Amino acid sequence: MTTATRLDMATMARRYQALSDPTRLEILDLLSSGERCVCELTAATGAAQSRLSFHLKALLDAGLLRARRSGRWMYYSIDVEGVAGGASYLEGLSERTTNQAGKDHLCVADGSCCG
Amino acid sequence: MTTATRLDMATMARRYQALSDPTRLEILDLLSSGERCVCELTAATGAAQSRLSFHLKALLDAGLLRARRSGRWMYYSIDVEGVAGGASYLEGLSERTTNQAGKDHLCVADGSCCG
DNA sequence: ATGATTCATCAACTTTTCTTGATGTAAAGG
DNA sequence: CCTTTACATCAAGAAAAGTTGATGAATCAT
Repeated sequence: MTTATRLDMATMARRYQALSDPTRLEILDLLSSGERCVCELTAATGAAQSRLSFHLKALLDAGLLRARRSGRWMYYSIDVEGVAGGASYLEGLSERTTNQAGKDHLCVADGSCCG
Repeated sequence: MTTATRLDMATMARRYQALSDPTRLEILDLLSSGERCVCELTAATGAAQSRLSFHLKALLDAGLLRARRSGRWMYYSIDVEGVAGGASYLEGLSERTTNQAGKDHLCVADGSCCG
């Protein structure tokens, strides 16, 4: 029942930061049906190439994507472990919250909780 | 098997944006063991009050917290549905990715995929 | 070699987000 | 009333993130 450390939190915060953009979620959605090269993603999203590169790097650095080179093409695909890790952190949070419900610490009544 | 719409993505992006800060993840962790008033969170996190208020509002606006007033205290607690929603979006992404593995669309070989 | 294609990276700028300190407000106490 | 407590909000500055257009590097075709 150890709660997450601050290190975990910094790591996870960076991961959610990478997920905090509609274009990047669209990229992930496209890649959920398989590996794609950048030119395909450019066509599918309509985003400028340098913009797309920027977002791909954000996802890659956060551990949410994998990259592979073949000839002059770069193939990006989802790093399932990274995405699943983001899911399970939130699941854990949700479950711990649910499990403690009912045995709520009552901060209050007399306000003794506060300095 | 409908993939997420762009509207969903904007909504989810905002939710992950709210999760993209270590202080806010720390707040959620504290609240996972029960409702707390702001003064408790201030004490536990060591964050300045206005800073904490800022982060609480971010989490609240994203649908990740609930707020309740009692006298002069504000009690914040986790909105389990919001957190679970964030988890299941990523789970879905992870599962769709896993399920399509093996039947990969191959973009390539002749590069015909690209303009 | 030359040129074209695919993609990364950079510089400059815009926009968003975060922090800090001050002020405002509502509730409770004396 | 007047004060204190608990919190929200605001304004100003700092920092981070995103966009755009240009340039660079690697690969491939001719």
